[in-house]
Amino acid sequence: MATRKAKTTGKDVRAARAELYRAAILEAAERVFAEQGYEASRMQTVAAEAGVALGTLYKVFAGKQDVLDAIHRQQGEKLIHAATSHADLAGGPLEAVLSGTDAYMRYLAAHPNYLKIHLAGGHAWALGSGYISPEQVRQFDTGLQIIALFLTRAMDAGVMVREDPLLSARLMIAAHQVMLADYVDRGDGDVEGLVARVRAYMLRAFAP
Amino acid sequence: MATRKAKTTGKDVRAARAELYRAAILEAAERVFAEQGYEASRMQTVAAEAGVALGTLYKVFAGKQDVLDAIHRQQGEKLIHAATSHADLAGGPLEAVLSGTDAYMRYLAAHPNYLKIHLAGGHAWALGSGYISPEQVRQFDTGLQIIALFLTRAMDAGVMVREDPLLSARLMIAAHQVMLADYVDRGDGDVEGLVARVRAYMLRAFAP
Amino acid sequence: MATRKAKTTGKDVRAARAELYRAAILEAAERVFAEQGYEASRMQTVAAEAGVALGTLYKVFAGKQDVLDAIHRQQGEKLIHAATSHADLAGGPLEAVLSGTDAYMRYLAAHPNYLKIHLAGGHAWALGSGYISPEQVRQFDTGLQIIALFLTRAMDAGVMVREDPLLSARLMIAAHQVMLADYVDRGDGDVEGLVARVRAYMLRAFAP
Amino acid sequence: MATRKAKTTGKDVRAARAELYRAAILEAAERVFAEQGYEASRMQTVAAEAGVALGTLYKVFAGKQDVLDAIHRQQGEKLIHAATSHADLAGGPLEAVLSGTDAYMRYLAAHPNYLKIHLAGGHAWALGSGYISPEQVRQFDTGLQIIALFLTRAMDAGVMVREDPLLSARLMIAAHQVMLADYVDRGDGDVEGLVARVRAYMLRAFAP
DNA sequence: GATGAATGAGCCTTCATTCAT
DNA sequence: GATGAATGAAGGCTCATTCAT
Repeated sequence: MATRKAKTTGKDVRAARAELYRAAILEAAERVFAEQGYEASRMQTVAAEAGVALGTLYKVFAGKQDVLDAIHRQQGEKLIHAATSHADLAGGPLEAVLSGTDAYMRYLAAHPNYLKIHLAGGHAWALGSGYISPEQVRQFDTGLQIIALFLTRAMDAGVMVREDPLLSARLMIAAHQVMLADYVDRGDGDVEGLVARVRAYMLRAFAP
Repeated sequence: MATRKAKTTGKDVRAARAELYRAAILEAAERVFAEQGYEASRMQTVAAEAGVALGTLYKVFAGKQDVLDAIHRQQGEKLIHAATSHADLAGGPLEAVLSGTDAYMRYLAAHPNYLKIHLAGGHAWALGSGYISPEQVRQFDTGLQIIALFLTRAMDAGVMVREDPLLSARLMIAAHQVMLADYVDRGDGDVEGLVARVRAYMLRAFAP
Repeated sequence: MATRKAKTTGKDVRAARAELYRAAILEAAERVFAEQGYEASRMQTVAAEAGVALGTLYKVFAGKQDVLDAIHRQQGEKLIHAATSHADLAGGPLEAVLSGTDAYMRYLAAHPNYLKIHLAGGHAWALGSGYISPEQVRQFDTGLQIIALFLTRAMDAGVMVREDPLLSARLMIAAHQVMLADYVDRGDGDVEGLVARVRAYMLRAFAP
Repeated sequence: MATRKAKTTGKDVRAARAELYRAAILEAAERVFAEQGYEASRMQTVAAEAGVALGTLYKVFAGKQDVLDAIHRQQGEKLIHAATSHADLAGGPLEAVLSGTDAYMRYLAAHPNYLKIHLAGGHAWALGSGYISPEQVRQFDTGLQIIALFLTRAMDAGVMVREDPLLSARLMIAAHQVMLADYVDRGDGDVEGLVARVRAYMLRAFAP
């Protein structure tokens, strides 16, 4: 046991601590960006909130933009993973979309800070071109393509209204965001109610 | 008499000139903010594009934020006016909503610069609290209330799905924005196609 | 008369003032860089010494490096002009070199601050490669080439020791700098003594 | 006894190790400063190149400036030693100067990194006051005084042009540096050619 | 004693705002 | 009343130095 413990070498410790900082900084940045907006946020504030010095922050991230990109990269991946891994494929293409959406909503509801950033940068998917970072564009695009793929299957199966899949994906996400914002506003934490409302809306709007 | 008349004339001229400046600056600011984003835009650029000196700009507006607020105030009012004045009340509460929306879409399609700003600041209506100016919040809120009023009538008449009118209003606007962004992306200027798609979607989503 | 005076339009005034600032900043920068060294100097200090705000400095110059480059460009040109325009060609190729050098020495003796910078960056001509700006390299190189040209003529005329003209030019400049530094150290302002010493040395070292 | 012996050994080992570090750091610093320039060099780089940790570097040296000072101190002493120990006093005062210079040139030619630093800080001897460290000034001054001593002897013996010995010393060093830089530029490693050129120049310039 | 991760003071640069002309 | 040159506060980032492990 002692031997196994000793195997945690200096390199491992270093890497582990670096990862710890990374996580702390991302968490703090998410909070600060969500509260004050990206532009208005100061790196000094992010560092202070993360409980590290400015130099430490810059040892882990290349710059301010890099921090935002990292948030989008990390959370975007988690979001996509949450949605795709929970999509109930056995229940048919429509249920796959709906259950995937359930997971997607639950993930964002559980991450209110990222939700704010997600919404703040939300015009990315709404308006093709914008003044956001390439990383954000890439992240939203990936998510859109995946949703469009699921929608295409459902449309091909005749269980959803045939439309441009990308447009439908955008319409869906827009609705989700409104629902999520409404959920935040209510402040009752009723995730199940949220999921139910979203399901009802989606069935009406996309699968009549 | 001559003196009084001259005074009045002077005042009129002054007021007229101020209004001229105001219009030129707002038009320029709308363009610049749309192209570069609010934060990235410089007051110098706005003044230059408006063809006025920086000092003149600051004589008409209190600051950068005030210019953005003025855009939202002015266009927001126009937008609301366009929608409400074109709402076909005679056709019943549902048609009132639909025709009002038609006008709303047509107005934004005709003002691409404001459309971009509208979309950029679009999270305002999606997320109650944010790091946008109070004026923007107020403006979006006013629009929302009016839409909600029309929706309430339609719901009461049984021609629309009964839901929280404010939530429905937000869902509608979100869908509109996606449709508008898609319209911009297509670049074919097919406003009638846009209006048709929006109508079809609204009927599905809100009046099944 | 009034008309002629009126011809000094706003543009002229603007340009004149900009030139005034430019000169004041360059003079101040020369002083500060000479006293503290380029790296140790702060832009804030340069601006303060020039009696202008930081923003004004940056309206005239693109950055810190640009200020140094401008000094080298401006003074380098003046230096070359002083030397070449005073070179007595009628007196033969040797006298051309000597009289050109006289003017060169007198110019630098009259500009002690630039002299310091000139000496500080003096390794540029001594050592081909360095960590100085391309502009400095270009400036020193131009000066070297011109001197080498004069030396070649004198060597071809048999009045100077035949050697690699560029090496001889470097040896000459090095001697000049030492003499100039010595002149500065003496602090007696005896330029004629300086010129005489330089002439004597040059005749010994290059035209025995 | 054993204890005392152990203590002494411990001290010796400690001192030896410290000297080992010192040498490694100076060697690395010399290389890094030569390649990137003093200001642009980072202590991290110096430590890494020396193969020691940053903390070790700071245990041996007080700071960045101290490292540069140590280089000048160490190499300056070696340089002076090389020149004085090789000065052929038996051959007369002129030959003493010339042979001392030979050794001086050969030492620098053999230490290209220090040569670069030597040239970079070369304005120290050219200009009495500067923004270099007191240690550098002191080192160059010591060298100058020694050369001046040799020159005085030669002048007194009537084999060199009578002039201010310090000025002549500076002129000599300046010529040496140019010749050394030229030698570096040629890159042919022909030290004997360098020595010959320097001798010829010195005889012309100082002992006609 | 050695390490190198952590620190934070300080610098260059931008741009909203003011005010003398 | 209009102008736009001038201002200077504020922010992102670097790197010499320290100190807990």
